[in-house]
Amino acid sequence: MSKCEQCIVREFSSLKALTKDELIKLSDCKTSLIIKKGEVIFEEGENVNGIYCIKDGICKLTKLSANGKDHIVKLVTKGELLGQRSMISDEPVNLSAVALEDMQVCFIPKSEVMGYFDKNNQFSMNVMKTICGDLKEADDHMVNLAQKTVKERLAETLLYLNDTFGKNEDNSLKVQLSRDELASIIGTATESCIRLLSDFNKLGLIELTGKKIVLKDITKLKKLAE
Amino acid sequence: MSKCEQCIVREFSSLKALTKDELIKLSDCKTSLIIKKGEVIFEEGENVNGIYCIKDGICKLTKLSANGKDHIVKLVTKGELLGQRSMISDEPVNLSAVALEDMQVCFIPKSEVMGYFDKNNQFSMNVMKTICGDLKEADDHMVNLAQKTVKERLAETLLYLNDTFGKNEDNSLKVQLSRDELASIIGTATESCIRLLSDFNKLGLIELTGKKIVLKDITKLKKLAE
DNA sequence: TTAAAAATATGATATTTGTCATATTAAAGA
DNA sequence: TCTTTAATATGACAAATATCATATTTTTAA
Repeated sequence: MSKCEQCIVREFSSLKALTKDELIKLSDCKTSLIIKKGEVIFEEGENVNGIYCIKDGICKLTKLSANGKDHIVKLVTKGELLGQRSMISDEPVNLSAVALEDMQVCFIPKSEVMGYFDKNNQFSMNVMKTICGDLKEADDHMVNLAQKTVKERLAETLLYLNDTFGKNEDNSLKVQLSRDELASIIGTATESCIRLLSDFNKLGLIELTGKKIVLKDITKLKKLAE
Repeated sequence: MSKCEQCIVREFSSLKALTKDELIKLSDCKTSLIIKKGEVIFEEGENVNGIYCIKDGICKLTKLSANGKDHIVKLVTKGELLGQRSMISDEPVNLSAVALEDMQVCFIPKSEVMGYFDKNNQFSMNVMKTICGDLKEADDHMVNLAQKTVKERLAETLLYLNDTFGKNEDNSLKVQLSRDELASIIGTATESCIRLLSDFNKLGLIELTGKKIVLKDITKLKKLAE
């Protein structure tokens, strides 16, 4: 079993505040998991008795809306923790987590994490700051959904994917989303999303090759996103 | 100057975890403020060096969107704290706070509050739980904005206002929002909001008398909100 | 009290977005 | 490989929503 003391990913999450002793103890009680693309880590409404630390891969956090469609609330990648909100609120998770690519994930039981809150103030502050960051992001996102057009939101989302997850050697966006998933990030119908991608393609803003998307004119995309 | 030990409102916020000694010290360093309807408590981008505890009244938290319109992210009322996220993240506030009616508010400087985080674990947990609650609410809100129609959002918002802030003796909603403000909660044009209110009125779902709104058929409104 | 300004209301119309139908392409399994 | 299924694409149309114009009412302030 891999050791948390040597895990580089730890440095990017709230767990960086843990002492050497805490890390050794953590190594013993954590569970390492391999999650395949498309597999569910947890489902909305489930009781998740701990948090997940993402060592590698990307997943989507979705929420089922009243009309039966999934909405993608957030994409999460290595170095981030899942299930913090649920653990702190002592409630079932309000979002589902599904792998967008093969993932390596460690599960840390609640009992272990809650101990850090009492004993390690820096850890508490780190978690708080993360959640505060999520809240600010959610506010921004909310305003965009309420005030921007679908076209603006698509442009913005493409830029976000580029900035946050980078690109492959062929310049295509690293995160591979289906048109359906992309539509459920920007909050529109799949057909509308496809149509706008076609428009962007014709305008030379992007290049579509199968599922791959290459951003060709970032300046114009930024203008479009307002 | 009023004393925090005797303030009933305290019991409804994270501050309920404070000890008697902490409360006495708090009374000395807090500032009591009277904010008139329409006045700004703080503005997006400002550095707010502490938190505000709402003793009485209601205010709106707004965010300016790229198109120049304000979006109302949240309504906040007595017993709640303002500025926690900003203080914890050590960043300027990301939202503006404007009074919707006359308010009584206490300002507590950052230096004082930050001390509680170190010394009073229950206080930390309370704050964390509050912010986690806000985050969950924001996620829900986001999905609604992305997936529901304007009509559904209006019905839902009217029910929310009724449930959260109650009604006057004449059965009209207690929070007095302009059509413009209502539109900027549900994320639509003012005219669309007015038009739908008229429709609801004609359908007998609500009753409009000037600015006053009375919910006449809550069952049907709930069905409309899905 | 009255004039001016702001808020509310409604019609006409344009634009955006969603839905349904259907074709085409790509992916998965037998 | 072939067949089946799912994903992508596009047209035609319908519905939702925004915008602009203008009337009416309410509020504000001189």
